[in-house]
Amino acid sequence: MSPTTTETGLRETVLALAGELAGGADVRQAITLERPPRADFGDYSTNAALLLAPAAGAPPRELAQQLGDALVARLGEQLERFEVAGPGFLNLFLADGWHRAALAEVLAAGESFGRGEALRPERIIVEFVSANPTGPMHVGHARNAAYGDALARVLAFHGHQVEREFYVNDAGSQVRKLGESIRALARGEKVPEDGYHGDYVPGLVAGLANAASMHPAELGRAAVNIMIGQMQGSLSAFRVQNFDHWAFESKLHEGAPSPVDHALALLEQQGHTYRSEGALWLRTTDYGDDKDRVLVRSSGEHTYFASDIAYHQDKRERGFDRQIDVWGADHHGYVARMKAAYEALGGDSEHLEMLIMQLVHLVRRGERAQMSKRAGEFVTLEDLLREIGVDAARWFLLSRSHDTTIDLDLDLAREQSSENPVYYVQYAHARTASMLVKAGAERVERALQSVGEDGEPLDSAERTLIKKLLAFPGEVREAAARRAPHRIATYALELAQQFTAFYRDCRVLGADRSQIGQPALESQRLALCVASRQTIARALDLLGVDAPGEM
RNA sequence: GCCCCCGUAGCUCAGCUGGAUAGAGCGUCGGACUUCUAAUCCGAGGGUCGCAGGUUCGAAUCCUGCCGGGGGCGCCA
Repeated sequence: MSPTTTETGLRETVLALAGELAGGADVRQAITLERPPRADFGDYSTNAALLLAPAAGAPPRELAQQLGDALVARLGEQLERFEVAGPGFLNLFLADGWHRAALAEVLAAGESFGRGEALRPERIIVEFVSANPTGPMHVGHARNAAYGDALARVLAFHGHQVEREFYVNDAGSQVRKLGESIRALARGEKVPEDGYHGDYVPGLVAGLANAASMHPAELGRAAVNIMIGQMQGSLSAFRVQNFDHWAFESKLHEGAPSPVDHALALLEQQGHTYRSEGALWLRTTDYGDDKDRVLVRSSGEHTYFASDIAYHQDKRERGFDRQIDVWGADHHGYVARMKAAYEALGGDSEHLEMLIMQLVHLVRRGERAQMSKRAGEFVTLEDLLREIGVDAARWFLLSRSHDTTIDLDLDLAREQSSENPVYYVQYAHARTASMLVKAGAERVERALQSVGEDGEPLDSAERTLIKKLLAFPGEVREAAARRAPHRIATYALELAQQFTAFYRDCRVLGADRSQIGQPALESQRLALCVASRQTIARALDLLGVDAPGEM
């Protein structure tokens, strides 16, 4: 039996006792154990009796009373009292002893607090950013990068085996076009109408000695290599952890048979393709797509779709349990056909997730900044970092759900940066760190030794802070399960607020007013500082935001 | 026309696999600096959760239909 002094443990205990009352009714998933909105509803409350009533054939309030009695028997003195409320809620009031034991559990877990509670660990590949290598990354890529990176961190921390991958579109006509644009500039000619006009292009010319005499395709490839190097630098500056793999589209066309040939052969063997109007089509409508899609054009060239099918098949053959693709909003129309193709290849599209990032609107002087590569006027990732810094940029982009559009006012973000919530959280961390330094290793060690022992009554701010700490593993679980790292940002802010309330109400250093031989009040509070510092730092780390020791 | 996302406080957004009196940040107004770090803190004000039905003991949350905003619907990538 798991300890009852963690949030998960307490929930398991409630579920077990509720199960006995209900005689096996299956309502486990729906039963909640939550921190109620009002203090007079107790430390935790559960709706178990409400849900069990129909199956048990008893009034909910009566069941709640029975469940409460059972919890008293199980928890003993740690449960101060309980109340049956409203239609049948059971409100639990936990004793100081329970809170102390819970804090001891947090500290015993140490750096692992919140880690690895995945019920079924999976081997997951997360593909993200995958910006076209024909130009610098803009703010949309920044959001994609921040999200993919944080999601990978959260999934890994939750216990999954995660690999990160960047897919490089280096095979299309766009690369040749880039080459043509560079050569034109190198020769002092005008860049073609449909070429690349961005102000980064002259910079590429300067880096390619023989640009004027090279073939456009060759020149394009060389330019792509330069762009990849620049992207790596930008991503590193943005604190995106290194990619495990860089997958090149061009490789999918190499070899005999090439991966593309291989994937198309599989589809043809299964009878999912047909020829029409000189092209090879995939019958994606068999798997829910709106219309069938072309794999090989009448000109004999493969479509981008064909490459992407080969790419996903390749990832499947590499043995991942799950593929997650983080895509821009403009790719959402692509989801149905990719899933259809995946099923046609024999895959289970439940194991292929496309997460669509909604747009980021940058607002400057009250107007939206347009971002078009062709027009050459966009805000790059580099610009964003220069303007508001890594921490603020990551925080802003990560603190909102991936499927909501973001309006980001750059002027505001820059001018108000000192009042940005990210600094508030960092400041709370710096405070804890500072106090622990001031206390010194010896006193902190003594605090950790005595944690869990009886001591002074807990202040309400201490109790609230402890419960906030206990919520962390559940937040990690939810953030992982729902692919929602922004929950960690919300949590980090709330935790920082609770810590600040504790800091305000509870003197830590020199708080010792107890008798000789009694566990010291200071120790009790220092232990809480250690747990707070560690948890704030961990939450920030999952977001890729720095947790400074001083500010 | 079809598909997807969104609509919650003045602004930006959480909360959404149903729970009790709907939250945060910013902004506004009023307070607190001989600090365990004021990059802070305290208080106040601010809401028909787009609209209308439905399901339920209970709906911001689930279902249906509308309205509004955004995105996508190539033998482009």
